[in-house]
Amino acid sequence: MRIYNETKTHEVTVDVVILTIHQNKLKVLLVKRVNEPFKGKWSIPGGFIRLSENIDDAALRVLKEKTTVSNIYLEQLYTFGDPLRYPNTRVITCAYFALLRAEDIKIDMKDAQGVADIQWHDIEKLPPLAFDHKEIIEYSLKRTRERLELCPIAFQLLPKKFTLTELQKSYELILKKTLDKRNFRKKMLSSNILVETNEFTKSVSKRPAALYSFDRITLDSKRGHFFS
Amino acid sequence: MRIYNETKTHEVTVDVVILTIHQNKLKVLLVKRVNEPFKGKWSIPGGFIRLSENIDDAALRVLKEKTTVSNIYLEQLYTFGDPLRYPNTRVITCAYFALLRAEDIKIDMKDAQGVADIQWHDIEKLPPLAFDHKEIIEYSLKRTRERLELCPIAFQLLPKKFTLTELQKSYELILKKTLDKRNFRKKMLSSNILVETNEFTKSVSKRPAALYSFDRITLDSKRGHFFS
DNA sequence: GCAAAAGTGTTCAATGTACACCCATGC
DNA sequence: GCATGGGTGTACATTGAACACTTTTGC
Repeated sequence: MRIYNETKTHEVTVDVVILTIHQNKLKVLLVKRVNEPFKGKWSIPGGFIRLSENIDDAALRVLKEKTTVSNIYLEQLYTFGDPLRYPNTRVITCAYFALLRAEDIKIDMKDAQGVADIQWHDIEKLPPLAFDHKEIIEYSLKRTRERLELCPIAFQLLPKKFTLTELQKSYELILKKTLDKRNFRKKMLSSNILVETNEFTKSVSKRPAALYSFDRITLDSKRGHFFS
Repeated sequence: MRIYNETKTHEVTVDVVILTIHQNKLKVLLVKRVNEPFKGKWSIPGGFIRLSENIDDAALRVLKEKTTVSNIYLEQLYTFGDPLRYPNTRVITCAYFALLRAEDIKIDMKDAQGVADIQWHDIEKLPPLAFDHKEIIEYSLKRTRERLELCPIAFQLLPKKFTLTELQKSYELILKKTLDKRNFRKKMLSSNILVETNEFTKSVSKRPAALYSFDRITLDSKRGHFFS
């Protein structure tokens, strides 16, 4: 690998929109800025791209600072570069988005005062955000919806074993519309990407639901179809 | 507008894949590099982003250096930033692609020796390219195909008035597959985006073909559907 | 009259959509 | 036995795909 002088300054960052489902809501991970500009405002996690680091790796590094994830859905979203997006400096940012399970966050989200500087925020109730991060989040939602129409990326948001109702709920949260239960199940079961685990939920006072998992082999073999 | 010192160096470029149909082939505009690195090799047109310029404007500027276009299909493609993509320096490039009519190129493409430093190249027969430009072109073709499945961007490649056969041919060149004539016409005519001009071609020894144009009003009103 | 491309409809398969009732469980 | 969410099938509409012959023109 070529060695750069890492002290040289440059003005390109990555920012990562990290989405999950938590408490039955679609949420985005936000951090409170500790430095100027926008000190104290919420923002999506980000950082400068190192000179010897490719952009995907920089995004992954930002993600790994906050989470325990390894094999995750992480996609380059768009590059934002309005000269006025960052005060006093020209900073171009290459935005990514990621889908993961809420449990995979490794940061302790409660500090002594009960107010953490890193928190899940309901997509529907975003606080004022630093820079153009509102626009970036909105675009990531649009892209996530487009992806979901083509491939079942929603499984990234769910535990390894899940019920069809949970899967449907995650689709509904992302697409922001209700889906027909029978049609949803028919489509999912006929796609051959679900495997029955022969396990069932043990809920109280209702019929147990069958637990499914995703068929990694079929998913991978269909990569050309689902993910290309 | 904020004023920057434009002499400050930075390392972010835009590169624009310019596609057209010319001599019944899908072609890309390439320029021969006059400076190191890759001096003498073909590359897609590009340039540094100025510090006070947003990225879309930089792409448009690159495009306008080579063409007479104004109202053109120009879309951000992807940002390429492998640390080794550019020799000796870290250069991140924000790639765009554009579709236009071959007539809209303003550069004289023949010099005294008959060998120009700017030329249309058949997509199927690309010369060796500088940097990662082969990858960038391939990705632009993939994206163009995806877009064409959703919206009729092919009209950007055609003259204002065109026959259905010409339109179909442009689809076939982009999608790299033959289409059924009747199905294609049915779909196009039922989409209400074509207007009959009541003019006809005057070909020799064959039946004249009806000329159509695109309905800008319908196109614009369907922007949410076709272009979002 | 013939070469060359323009123009035209129907059938079938697959996919998406709408819609309502019974089932299994814990209390 | 009842409240709660789990689970199931059919009918219809829309869309995409396959397929072959007649028409118009200039020469």
